[in-house]
Amino acid sequence: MNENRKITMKDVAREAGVSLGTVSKVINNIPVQQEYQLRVDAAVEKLGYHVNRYAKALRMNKSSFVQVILPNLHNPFFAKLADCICRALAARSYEMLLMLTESDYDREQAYIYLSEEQMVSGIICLTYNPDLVIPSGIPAVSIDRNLGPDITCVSSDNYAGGEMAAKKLIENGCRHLAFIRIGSSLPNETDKRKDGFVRACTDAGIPFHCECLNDSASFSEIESFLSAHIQHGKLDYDGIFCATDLLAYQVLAFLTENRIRVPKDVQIIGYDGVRHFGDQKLVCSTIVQPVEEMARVSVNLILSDSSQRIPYSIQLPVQFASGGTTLF
Amino acid sequence: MNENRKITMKDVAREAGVSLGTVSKVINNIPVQQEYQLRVDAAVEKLGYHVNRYAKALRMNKSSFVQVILPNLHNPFFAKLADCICRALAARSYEMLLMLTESDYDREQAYIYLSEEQMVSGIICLTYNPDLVIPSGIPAVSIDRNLGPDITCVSSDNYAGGEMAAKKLIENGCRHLAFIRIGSSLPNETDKRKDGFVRACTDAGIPFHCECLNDSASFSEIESFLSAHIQHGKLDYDGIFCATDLLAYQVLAFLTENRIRVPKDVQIIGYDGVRHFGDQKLVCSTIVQPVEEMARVSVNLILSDSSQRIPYSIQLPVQFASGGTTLF
DNA sequence: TTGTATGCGTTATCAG
DNA sequence: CTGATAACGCATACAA
Repeated sequence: MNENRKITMKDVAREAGVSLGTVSKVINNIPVQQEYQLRVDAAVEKLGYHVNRYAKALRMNKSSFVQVILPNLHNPFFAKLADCICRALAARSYEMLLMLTESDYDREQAYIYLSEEQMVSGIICLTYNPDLVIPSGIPAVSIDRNLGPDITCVSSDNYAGGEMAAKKLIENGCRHLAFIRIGSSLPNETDKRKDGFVRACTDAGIPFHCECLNDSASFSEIESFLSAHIQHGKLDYDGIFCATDLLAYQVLAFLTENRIRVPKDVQIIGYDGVRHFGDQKLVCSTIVQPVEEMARVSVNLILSDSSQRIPYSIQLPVQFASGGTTLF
Repeated sequence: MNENRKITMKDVAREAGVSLGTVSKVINNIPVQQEYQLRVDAAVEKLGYHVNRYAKALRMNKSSFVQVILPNLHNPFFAKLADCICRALAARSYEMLLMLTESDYDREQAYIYLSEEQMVSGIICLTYNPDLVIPSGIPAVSIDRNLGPDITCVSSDNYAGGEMAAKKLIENGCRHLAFIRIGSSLPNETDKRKDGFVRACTDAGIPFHCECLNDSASFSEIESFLSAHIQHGKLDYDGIFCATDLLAYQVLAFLTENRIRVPKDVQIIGYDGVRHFGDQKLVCSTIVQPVEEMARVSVNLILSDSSQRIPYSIQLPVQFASGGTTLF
């Protein structure tokens, strides 16, 4: 047990009666004579030595930290993403430097710039700033947003998810569909949820309406929209696809308040796969994002030492799961 | 914009025509001649210089990282805690190094040891390992668990919360109370939730039962307990205090399945203050932990440079909030 | 193979 | 008040 002083390689070298270089080799698993190996190991054990990662980072110009930039952690989707990324990193002996932006453009950019002085080994970010610039030289992955040709974008298969939702609703008997969304007005991978939905509706010849509001809108505007379509206690739509589970949750609450029965009168499908308390029941019927795999893939991309040509965009398969707001 | 090479203080010094020391002073806001100040600032701007935090950490033997150790992020209480801690740190220009343990004793200890080589400025942890040893010399705060006299324990006022829950149920007309808990068998600040509950019941002369299971137990054991107390479609208790919102959520789901109406037949109060999607409606009536303040207090303690005597234990006030599982 | 010496980018100590 | 220089702990090129 070292209590006061800082144990360095020098101390270990002295204790083991070998040179600094030899200790370094042993620490880094570079072959040395068995004899020395043992002596150094013993000294390390005895003194309780451990490497100073900052000295190492300084020397190597590279650290074991990966910067993860997310809007927040109270949104359960982001929380789960952070959770999975952290585990995936830990499995490879990397640590997560987590930064929260609340989607503020300036903060997003500031944190990215910070990454340079942090000498992080990579960046995984989920941002909204359209003009975000990422320093070249640092491996980066963006979740759900295309940041340009240098940055691989990892996302769920939003298009297929949208299609899947529409098909499921139609298959469940719905004949008047609606798509609802509140989100960034900037182009985004998640826009494809709508595209897939529209495609499936069109293909099936089912009438539909899309209600897309941008970020600044509050849910009360959705309420107005829904209210305007409630006549004689009945909603004009019998199937709603919401761009997120949060939205689905809010729509569900509003409709229930207005005595419209879900899933009897109207079926609702969300997107994300959020569960109560992270691991309990689904909040609603939903298109489940493969969060764990998205995290693993992102981490692998960041940490793949080879500068081999990495794909521009990776879309992971989604799945429908019934969570009580659809008949099946 | 620097693209390829690494800009160091030396570069800035050369550009500004001053010495290294002067640049360092300017960077660290140590007064220098106006003239030099300006020249250095200009050079910094021009070259896009930023400090290398590892070199700084190495030299200062201290970094701007704070290690945060939590079981996971899918539990919304932990997620919110991490969220608040991260913001509180960011407000003081510190970064969060987040590590997840899933309550594994060994991993908890391993991460704590890691903190030494990380030269972190502090540790905020929520752990379960009864034998956890924290290196002296690193400011540390433990959430909800007493780790010994050196480590300040920050928690909500669990005792008052327990009392509050019992009083509220009684005030709402309940006459047969139950306390339910699944948790660590090791002594823990959260045990006081029961103590306060018991005290309030005793004081009021209201009969009560405590069902306390330890970690290894699954919810099905609680189901068995509840089932055993359902007779002719009625539950023996008309008020239940659950040690966590998660438990309250599970109990609520089970009772609802068994056609016992909440809050009409039985009222339920949880503990934590978890909201759907982090910021929507409460999951249940609950004793709300002041998570934001707990985070802020923890961060302040960690970062208070003075080694002044810090209190052994800090308990922050809680509040009752109705979330639909109580009459009022 | 192993040991020695140098430099990574800072801050801090001294002379000037 | 400023400039040169020595550490901080490590990895590595080079010498032995």
